[in-house]
Amino acid sequence: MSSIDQVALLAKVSVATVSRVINNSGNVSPETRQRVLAAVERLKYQPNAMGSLLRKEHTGMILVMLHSVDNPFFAPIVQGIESYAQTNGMNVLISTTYGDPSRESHYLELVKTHFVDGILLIANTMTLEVLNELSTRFPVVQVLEYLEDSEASRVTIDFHAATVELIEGLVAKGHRHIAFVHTGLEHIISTQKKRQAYVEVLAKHGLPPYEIPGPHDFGYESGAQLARQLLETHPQISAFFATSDLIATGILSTLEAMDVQVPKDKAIVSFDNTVFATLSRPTLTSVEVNGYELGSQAMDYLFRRIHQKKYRDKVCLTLPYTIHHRDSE
Amino acid sequence: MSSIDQVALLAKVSVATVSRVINNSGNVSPETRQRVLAAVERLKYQPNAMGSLLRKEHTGMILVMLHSVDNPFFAPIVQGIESYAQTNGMNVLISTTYGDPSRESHYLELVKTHFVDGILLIANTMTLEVLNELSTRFPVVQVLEYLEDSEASRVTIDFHAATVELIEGLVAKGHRHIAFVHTGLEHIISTQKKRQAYVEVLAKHGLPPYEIPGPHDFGYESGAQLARQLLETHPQISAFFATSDLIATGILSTLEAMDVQVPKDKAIVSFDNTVFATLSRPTLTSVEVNGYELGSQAMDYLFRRIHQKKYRDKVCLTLPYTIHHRDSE
DNA sequence: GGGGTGGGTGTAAACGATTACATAAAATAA
DNA sequence: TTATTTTATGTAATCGTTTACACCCACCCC
Repeated sequence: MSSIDQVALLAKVSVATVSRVINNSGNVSPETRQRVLAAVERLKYQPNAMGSLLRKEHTGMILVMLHSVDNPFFAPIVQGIESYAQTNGMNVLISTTYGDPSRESHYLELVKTHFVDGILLIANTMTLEVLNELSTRFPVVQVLEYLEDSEASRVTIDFHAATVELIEGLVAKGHRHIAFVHTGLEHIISTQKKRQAYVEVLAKHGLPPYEIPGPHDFGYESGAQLARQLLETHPQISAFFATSDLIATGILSTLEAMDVQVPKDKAIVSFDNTVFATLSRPTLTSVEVNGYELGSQAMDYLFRRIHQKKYRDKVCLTLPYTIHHRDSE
Repeated sequence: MSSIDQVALLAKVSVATVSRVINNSGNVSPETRQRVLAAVERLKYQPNAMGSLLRKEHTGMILVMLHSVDNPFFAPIVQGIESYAQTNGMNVLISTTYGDPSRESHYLELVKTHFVDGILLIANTMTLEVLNELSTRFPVVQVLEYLEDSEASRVTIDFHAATVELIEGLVAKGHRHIAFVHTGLEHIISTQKKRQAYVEVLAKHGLPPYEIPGPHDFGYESGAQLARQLLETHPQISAFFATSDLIATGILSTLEAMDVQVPKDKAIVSFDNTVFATLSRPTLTSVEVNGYELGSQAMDYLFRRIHQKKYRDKVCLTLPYTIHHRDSE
């Protein structure tokens, strides 16, 4: 690996001049510039990032913590982040946590040691203490999921309002027995908000809630299994409210296997509006969050937080959502 | 941000001693260690990564270049990579390229400047020159997709053999008019290999090929659209060979809309064996690659390439695949 | 001719760690 | 007691850059 000194030597100039050529900073005569560039080419010189970053305040890297790379739901968020980053000269790196706190805190080291300038948390699972400690000292923004009483900033949607709208819709269509089907990830705020809204709306109309604890996964299987259990014990259920459309797809498969017609016999509504909502038959009514907007807004705040020291106050942004009514209700 | 000098000052020791405590290297008396740790705690000292990495040969980071984070197909590969990395003390960072060469070369800078130690390319689109230049100078491994005549190492599967097996299966079932439906991403090696095998098998049996150029996307829509076009012009087609199961899902939706029964009237076989293959109705016959194994094997080679200078020869690994026969044929 | 101005370049001090080497003190051996 | 090893610590060089500062020289303007 050739270093800047070797280039300087070969071009018969000082390292300062080489640096000026590389970074297009300061004044360099055309002839000298040529000599330097020739030497760079000769030696295939590439500046070492650690050397230069040591002198700078920022690395220009930001880290996105993601559950995994197989969830279509997160893709638009990541795109929003990357698009903002690109136009502002930052680089986005992604790490996957699979909901494992130890993996999370492992990657947090990257911001603590200033390897990256900031972190965007998508569906993090760390404790309140860890998060608060982190967010007071480093640029951090929570995206979508968040810890309610945390000091950390966040960009999210109003899960409560969206759920109220969904359930009220079902009630208006005459449903009196509506079940709540979720992933078993009790602690995440979206599930809590959805459950709370669900319970409130039912209570308001004097209707009974139906819910059984589910396995801890993201999806299809648990939806199928929970639907089966619910219908065995409570055949009067006429509508399902699923916390994700992958779960809804699972419910659909159970209903199909039981020869139950959707939406004639049972209705289904869900969240996320991923490709599964339009791919399934019937298509699913689902709540869409504008992931792209969510991502770029989060990035916008993070960017300001990184570059303006005064910009330290907690920010809570709530973006609008859209309900797509389709054939499942 | 407190630095090591401030800790040294507060603990009344030299920076060398602080460093020894932090890294558990060399001998430090228990009392001194305590004083240093107390100072570290007081100042909330975190070593700056750039400072220490400047002295080291490696950063312990490797970069995975991915198309996007919404493809379930890549998830096992990433998991295999991460699992290997974790047990070997490395960190995995992911970047998305969306097939954009400029984004690719942008992220390549990270290995050139020694910000990361090596790169795993999943479905890269760079030119042969760029890749060769890169791979001779830096640790790079191609995963799954690759450039045929490149100097760069790769870990992949035998697309040709898998396709032969699929098509021969269809022929054995009596199909005489089999269409080839792909994404329009002509240049990628898997598409080429699949087409070549498809053409060979048909030729061997004296059967006609059916193929029309498709739109450049990954999926569902193009599958649906191409199936419609193919059947309009060639109603005799009785089986579809799709290069991905997302495409196959699109084909299915068209057949459903046309009231064509699968597999009674038409058969479908595909690649990837993602969640879409089991979610769709009917379920899809699909080729499974062992992504986890693919990822960890690739990482294993990359790791050795990084840490043993002699380990420079090109390696081409071909891992086995599995065909899951399901209800679509 | 003297005093600016500014372009082109070099010197050397950072940045924040690690570590080879030196040294002093303590423990051990003779 | 003295010689020898071991332990604990400090000094300073080093990693590869960037950049403040100093310098020289050419040019221009009175």
